[in-house]
Amino acid sequence: MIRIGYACIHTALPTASRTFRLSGYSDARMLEVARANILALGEILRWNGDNGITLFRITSNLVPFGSHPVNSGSWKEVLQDDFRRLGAFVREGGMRVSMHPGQHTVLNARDEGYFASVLRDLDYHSAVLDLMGLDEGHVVVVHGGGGYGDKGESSARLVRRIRGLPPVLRRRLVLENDERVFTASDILSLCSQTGLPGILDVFHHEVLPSLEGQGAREVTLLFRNTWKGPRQKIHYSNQAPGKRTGSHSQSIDLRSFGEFLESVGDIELDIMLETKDKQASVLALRNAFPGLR
DNA sequence: GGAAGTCAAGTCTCG
DNA sequence: CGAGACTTGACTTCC
Repeated sequence: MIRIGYACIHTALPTASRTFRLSGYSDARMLEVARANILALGEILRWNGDNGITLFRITSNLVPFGSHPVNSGSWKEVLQDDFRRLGAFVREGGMRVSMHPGQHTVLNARDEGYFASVLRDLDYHSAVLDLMGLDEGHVVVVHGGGGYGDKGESSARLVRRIRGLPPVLRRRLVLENDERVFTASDILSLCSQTGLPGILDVFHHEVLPSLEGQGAREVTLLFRNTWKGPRQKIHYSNQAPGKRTGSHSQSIDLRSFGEFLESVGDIELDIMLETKDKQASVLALRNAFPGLR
């Protein structure tokens, strides 16, 4: 069975990414916006449930400045009941959610001081899912980080950093190949060195190929081996025609997705779609390929 | 109300 | 060498 889902935003519902400028920060405002975002997220998840969609990525903007030093962290206490209710809804609906820290979460950052901020960011993302009472199948997805002109050294530093993480930050962590530095092959190696599961991003893998001679099915199966417990998860998107390489398209191309499905359709997979039109692509694909959940 | 400029953080590529 | 891309636009100012 293959499940598909979408990331962060429902294009027809209020956003769960409300924020404000750092210059206007107060704890009260942070709590107010976070509460509104949680409500909006609940509405999105409800809509998902009503429409049979059980896979979703939660925006990193849920709690404004959630990992910034200016934030007291009071949201973990004050909003714990809101998070718990949200998590109960996810569990009862058989849903799977994830988070994906942004470009600033560079696990192999050279600067130790900066790495401290990376740890805060991991703590924030993990805490959201922890407060929701969700198990480690609800993952936090990160890229390998920078290459710094020496991928061997950068990889070694990444492995050291991951091994040194407190278990509470490592338990949900999964690694994903990117389109510039860490190939699918690199990620497989990093996974075997760290024990973390790996997410194959099919589009990134097309932009920055590796494992030559192996087709989509073989590569997907290689990544499958990294998933010891939770269901395997991958990312799928298409190039936006006419835009620069790596830009996500408006919607999923039925033809290319169909070909991909042709090769992996019998594998147990959760596929996160990354498109501009969000939930619309999920509905369109489920319509075009009735076997999809 | 709408357009334009700005927003916590890093790294890399393209024009 | 600055803009754009990335998990994602959203907020603020100005007219």
